[in-house]
Amino acid sequence: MLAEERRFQIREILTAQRTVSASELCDQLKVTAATIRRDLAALEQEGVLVRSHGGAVSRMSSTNFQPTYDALLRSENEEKRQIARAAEQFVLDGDTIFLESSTTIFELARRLVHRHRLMVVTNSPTIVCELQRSAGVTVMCTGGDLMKDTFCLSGEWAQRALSEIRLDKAILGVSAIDPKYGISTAHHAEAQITRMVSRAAKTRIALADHTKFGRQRFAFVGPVKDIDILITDSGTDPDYINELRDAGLQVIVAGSAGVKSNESRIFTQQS
Amino acid sequence: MLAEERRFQIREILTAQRTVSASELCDQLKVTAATIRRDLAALEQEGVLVRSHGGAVSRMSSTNFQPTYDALLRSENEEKRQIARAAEQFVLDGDTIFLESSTTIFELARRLVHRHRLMVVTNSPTIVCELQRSAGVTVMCTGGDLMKDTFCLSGEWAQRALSEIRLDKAILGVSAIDPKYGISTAHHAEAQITRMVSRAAKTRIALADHTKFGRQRFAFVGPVKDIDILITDSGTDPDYINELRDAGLQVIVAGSAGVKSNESRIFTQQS
DNA sequence: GTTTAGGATTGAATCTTAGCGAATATTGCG
DNA sequence: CGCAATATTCGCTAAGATTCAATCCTAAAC
Repeated sequence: MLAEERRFQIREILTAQRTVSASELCDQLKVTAATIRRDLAALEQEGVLVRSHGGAVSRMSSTNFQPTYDALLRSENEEKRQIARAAEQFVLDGDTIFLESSTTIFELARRLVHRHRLMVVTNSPTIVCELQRSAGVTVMCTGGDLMKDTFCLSGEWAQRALSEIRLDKAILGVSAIDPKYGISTAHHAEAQITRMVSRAAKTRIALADHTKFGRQRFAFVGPVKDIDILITDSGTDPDYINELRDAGLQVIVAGSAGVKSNESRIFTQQS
Repeated sequence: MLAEERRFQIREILTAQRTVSASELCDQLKVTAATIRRDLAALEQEGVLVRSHGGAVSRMSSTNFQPTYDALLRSENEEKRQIARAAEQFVLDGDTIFLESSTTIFELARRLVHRHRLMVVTNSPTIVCELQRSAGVTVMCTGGDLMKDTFCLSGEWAQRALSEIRLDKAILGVSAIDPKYGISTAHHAEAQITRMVSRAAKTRIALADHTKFGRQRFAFVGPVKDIDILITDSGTDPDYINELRDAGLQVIVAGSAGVKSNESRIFTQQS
């Protein structure tokens, strides 16, 4: 049997039963453990499976782990969690909000699961799945073309949907922010969506950890002044923060206890 | 059992009941307390849970959780898998297909992950997430309002999207089929979507396990003649099958080996 | 058409490591 | 103080990594 054929079979088996033991595969494919291990290593390289002592687990099935295993792993990040926590206080019951596709915002979405009377519009399938289990949150999805690298929906259908709604708050995930150049992102399609969301919202809240500052990326989205509130972590250079405050933005530094809870409480009362 | 598998089970239990005692886990997973503790330590490291004396508490939110999608997937697995396998053979490279939201079709979607040159349109966020990782499958999502009980998108946005596309094949998940009454489903909104998908497709393929036969539900979708190919499992009453064949449908019984592979091969060559 | 060198793939042999359980010391909690 | 859960250590087993020789396929040279 050809190696490719064998690996295909392993995939098949994994799709059907989610996990296999190495010995089981030896048995079934009539090759030695060494070969199986080589195959598993190759398939792990391709991202098809995750190896574990004695066998492997499929990565391609979400029945495998919780809905978003990868997202869980990525959310290890303490900064993201703090930013999400700070952002949560801006979301009030009864609001209609938009959640962009980003890992930090996904973290926020998880925190919103037990809210009541909340309307969430999003272009992130991952967020839709996460909020699927929430009884109190009404969810709408923009639809559109799935971008494989950023896991967001964009294009014709997404634009059409966004052109006909109004939002209380737009939560934006910023991937590059430079006080002078403005906000930018990797793709035109994404930039387009962000602009439309911003236009539809009364208040624009951007989430950006310290790694996003001073960067410029391919597609220009808009000047920093388009943002009303920016939430970041304490690792951000104070110069950036001051510059943004001078530009009129309300900047929240998540994690630096006093300021955060204080400012956000004021805001909560205003609304 | 693989270590990863065991840890997955712990996650499952935690999602279901929010807390577990270590001894409970020992009991259920048939391993010693030492192993359980190691697992809990690992999962705590990953941020999945918080340990406390005698057990652990989930970090995932607690209140108002709907049953997880996984739980649904677990029911009647084998039949669904066989149906999905039979259906897979009708999906050819280069096709543009629609996948409705249903657990059986989700099973099919999982099998399509490795395909190349396939265009999938769907109203199921779960399927979008599943195909997110697939390099060879282009995915589009209709968007719309998320229905919490059926995990599908429907409504204005979904309809608009569907009104302007053409499909090679529509894969439909049927929740009630009666040879005389026709196809029906639980909600008007879903029925509407199914009708629009049918209209847009050149070929309509319906997936229905034996439990769906002879049932009638709230919203009428259309007569059985609207379907071109019906795939079911071997548990279905032959009377139903004959009646449908008389009505002009091509009926595939998944699992009954000969018929299945034979018929589908013929079909594959035709296309 | 045959031959032979090169590369790839597999299997066998060896050594290394990871995971589990058992025993013992330690820590919390009542 | 006593009980039960936890941490720690150690040894055993089985799985994994590594290396090397054998085989097979390919392709170029004769």
